[in-house]
Amino acid sequence: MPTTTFQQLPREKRERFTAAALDEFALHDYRTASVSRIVRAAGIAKGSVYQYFDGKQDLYLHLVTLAAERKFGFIDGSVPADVGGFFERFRLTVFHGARFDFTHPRLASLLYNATYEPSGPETRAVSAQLKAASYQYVRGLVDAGIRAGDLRADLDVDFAVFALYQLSVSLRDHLTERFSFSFKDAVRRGGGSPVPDDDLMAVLDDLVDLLRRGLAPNRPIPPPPEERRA
Amino acid sequence: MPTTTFQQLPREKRERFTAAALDEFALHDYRTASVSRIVRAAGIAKGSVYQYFDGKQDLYLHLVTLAAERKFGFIDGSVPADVGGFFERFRLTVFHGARFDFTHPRLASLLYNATYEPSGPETRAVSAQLKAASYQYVRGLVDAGIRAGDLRADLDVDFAVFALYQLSVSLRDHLTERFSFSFKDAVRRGGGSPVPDDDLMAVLDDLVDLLRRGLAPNRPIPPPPEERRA
Amino acid sequence: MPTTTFQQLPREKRERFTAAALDEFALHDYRTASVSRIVRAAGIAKGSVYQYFDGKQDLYLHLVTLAAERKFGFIDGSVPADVGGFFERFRLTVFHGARFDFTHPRLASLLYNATYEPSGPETRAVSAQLKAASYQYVRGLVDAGIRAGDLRADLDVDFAVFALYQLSVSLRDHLTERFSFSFKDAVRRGGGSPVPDDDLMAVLDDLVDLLRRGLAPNRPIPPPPEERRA
Amino acid sequence: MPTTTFQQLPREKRERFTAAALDEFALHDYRTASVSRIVRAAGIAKGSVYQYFDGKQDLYLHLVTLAAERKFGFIDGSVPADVGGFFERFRLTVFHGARFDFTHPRLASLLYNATYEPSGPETRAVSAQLKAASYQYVRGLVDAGIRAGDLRADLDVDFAVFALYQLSVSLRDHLTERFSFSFKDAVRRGGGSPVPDDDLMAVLDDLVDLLRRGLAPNRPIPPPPEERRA
DNA sequence: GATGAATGAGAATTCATTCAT
DNA sequence: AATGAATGAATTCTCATTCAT
Repeated sequence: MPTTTFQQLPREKRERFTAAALDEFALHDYRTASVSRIVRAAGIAKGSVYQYFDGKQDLYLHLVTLAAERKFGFIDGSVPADVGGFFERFRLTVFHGARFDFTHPRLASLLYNATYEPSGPETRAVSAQLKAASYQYVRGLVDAGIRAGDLRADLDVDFAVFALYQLSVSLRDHLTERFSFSFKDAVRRGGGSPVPDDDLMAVLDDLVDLLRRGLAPNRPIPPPPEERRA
Repeated sequence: MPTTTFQQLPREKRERFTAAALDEFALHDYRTASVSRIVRAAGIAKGSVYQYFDGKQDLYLHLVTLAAERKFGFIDGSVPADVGGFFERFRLTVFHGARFDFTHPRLASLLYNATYEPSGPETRAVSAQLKAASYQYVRGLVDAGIRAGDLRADLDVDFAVFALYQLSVSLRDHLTERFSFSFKDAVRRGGGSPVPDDDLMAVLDDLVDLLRRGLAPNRPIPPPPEERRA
Repeated sequence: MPTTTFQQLPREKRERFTAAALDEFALHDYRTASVSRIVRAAGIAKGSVYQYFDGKQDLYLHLVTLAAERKFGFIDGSVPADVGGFFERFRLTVFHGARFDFTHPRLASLLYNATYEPSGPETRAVSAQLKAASYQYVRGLVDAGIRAGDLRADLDVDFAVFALYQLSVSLRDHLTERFSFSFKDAVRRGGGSPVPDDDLMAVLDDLVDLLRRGLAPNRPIPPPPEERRA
Repeated sequence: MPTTTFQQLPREKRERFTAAALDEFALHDYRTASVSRIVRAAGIAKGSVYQYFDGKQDLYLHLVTLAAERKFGFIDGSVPADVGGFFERFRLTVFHGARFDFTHPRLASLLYNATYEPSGPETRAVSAQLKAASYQYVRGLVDAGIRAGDLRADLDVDFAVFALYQLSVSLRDHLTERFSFSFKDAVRRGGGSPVPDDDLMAVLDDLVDLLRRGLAPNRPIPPPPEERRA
């Protein structure tokens, strides 16, 4: 956690530092990220980092938390509270999540790195926490979806949460490839040309279609589970 | 590629070295893996590594290739050639893949690390190749599935391949959590207690159910009972 | 180039390091010189070298540049500007160069090593630059000498420059042998007993005599070129 | 010195090895030359080198000796015994030496490397021996030249020998540059396009002219035309 | 509070030489 | 006599962290 020293820093300096640190962890994984590069880019003394944070690990935790809060906040602020259906809610959540990613490539890249960070002793906690938060978020959606009858009541909730989470997260890979969008390039250039909403929504249609067919209650169709194991 | 020196090594020594190297790359990502630790564990001279391989990178490539071949070979040998339906084929593929993982935690862990390795100049090629091979495999299944009418003809194939690949790969996370199985612990202990086939199959039922509903044609519907485990 | 860190080092430490590094490169060629030995001798941490310089190569460049500047500076400061004749100017240049060598065996040895350094990728540039600077210096003298009529107008300038340069540079070998002076011993002992000026000048008389007869305009004598090939 | 094992080797194998070793030391200085590369190129076992020679150092001594004998032998065989005048003899010596170099770039490059080899404990002896042989050769010429009255009787013989030796040896640099001839390229290609005799002789004219003016007695002066190329 | 030089354990890699087969 | 795998000390270089100023 940032020290009070950091919090009391002049806004400009604090932001300059944060920007440099975000850049670094957006472009490099934890091990490869260099404290030296950060201080060089931020124009501050190396020792200062250790007056602001407990060390590299602590700084990393702060940045990941920051990025997650921003992204979740953005999504929460963008998905209208009265959108009721599970699938529509999910679609909008992922849609605004993706829009956030494209318009905030630095934060998105950082979160992506954190998600897939090889779990050494230094990063395990952060990754786990990040994943836990996301899982909890999805689980909330699923629970509500079941209650509302949008999802089959007999779903294995853990499995459903897993599938929804993984597809949402890894969707970035699919989008990246499909639209030839490079997050790292976008970071280096300080922003990229986001994918048009329509194109993005088309992919989301595929995703939601898969999930709706897969997870919604039967009407009236598909294979009754009891037949399958008969 | 291993030198002939390595290939001609006495079986025992070669395996001792390979075991130590697999251990190292199963427990650490590329950057963190240490050649020094490997030679210490294998009880050989440091210089020998460079008589066997071109360097750390080459050793890594060899190990990943080895693991991938073993896993794909195991799957190919376990899934009967005459299993025709897409979903059943997919289920068995993932099932035997997971069984392989549980019984070969070292190789599984290595492959997992390689899949999510942060893409630096040294590992990019290996990761990309690994991913490409998997994608191609899945794409083959999907193409056949569409031709056979097991999958809807109007599917966005790229999207379907993406979803199938990601869910298969990340299924490991789900299994890990659900069955409290730690691959790294299993590696450290030299083997773990695999998940019972029935429990594993139960999860696969969830997965295949999702996919079948999501990707199969609407009518005449469902998998004839005899297809399953026939 | 040295970093500002190095430039801002306390004089004593900077000189201690420089001395150790000069010693090392005076006693060993580039390949054989060891950064580890330098830090051991200077009593600093290994990492510090890389805070001061970009690496071994950069350190080497710095030292050679330093030595060359010192030597050229010394010569420039010792040869009176109003010495007009080519041969006298040349004599004094070589004389003071040799005096510099004898009184600064460490720098002299370093420059000598650099001059004859086997041209690998790391040292090629430095050696070439050093040679180019010397050649240019000599060429300047020769051009002026021709304009002043001290040298024959029909000289092959390239050849003359070559001969003057090589004899000046290799004169060190001759002096070394004639006066049983070992530069390396002098370096190891931290200074040697220089050759008396008179003895040194006697050798220079021989050199200048050879060159004067060989390169000065005919008076009235020697063999007209057209006779020779007749 | 080569062991009897080496001497008794089948001609073809012995020559294959020698060729590979010459190549290596022609293209690299002592330190950089690699025993491994030699055995790879020669297609023999590494251990064999140590049955043929005492080690790298001994092998090096053998090769330098070999090259020197070939070059001196070539010169001796090419300069007619009855060429009497000092300068003509010197000219022819250097001329045939240079021709040897251009037509035997491998041996020439090796000798050149040996001449300028940084004097570490391993190479010092070889370099010194090579230099001593050349000096002795030149000294013989000079002594005879003085006796014959071709050189001034009051010459400082040591100095004269030095000057003649250094200019002869370093002439290679001048030729290299003037004719854009790269010995290493010639070695790599297995032979180069030698410089035409006339062009070579033109440079030698400059050299001999300098020396004749510089070292010959003043009267009656010049080389009787019949001496030249008689 | 800011500074930034110092630290030093650890990384990957090299290569002449040895010696059991 | 030939082999070629094994050796291991030595190399250059990295970088998060500390602490005296």
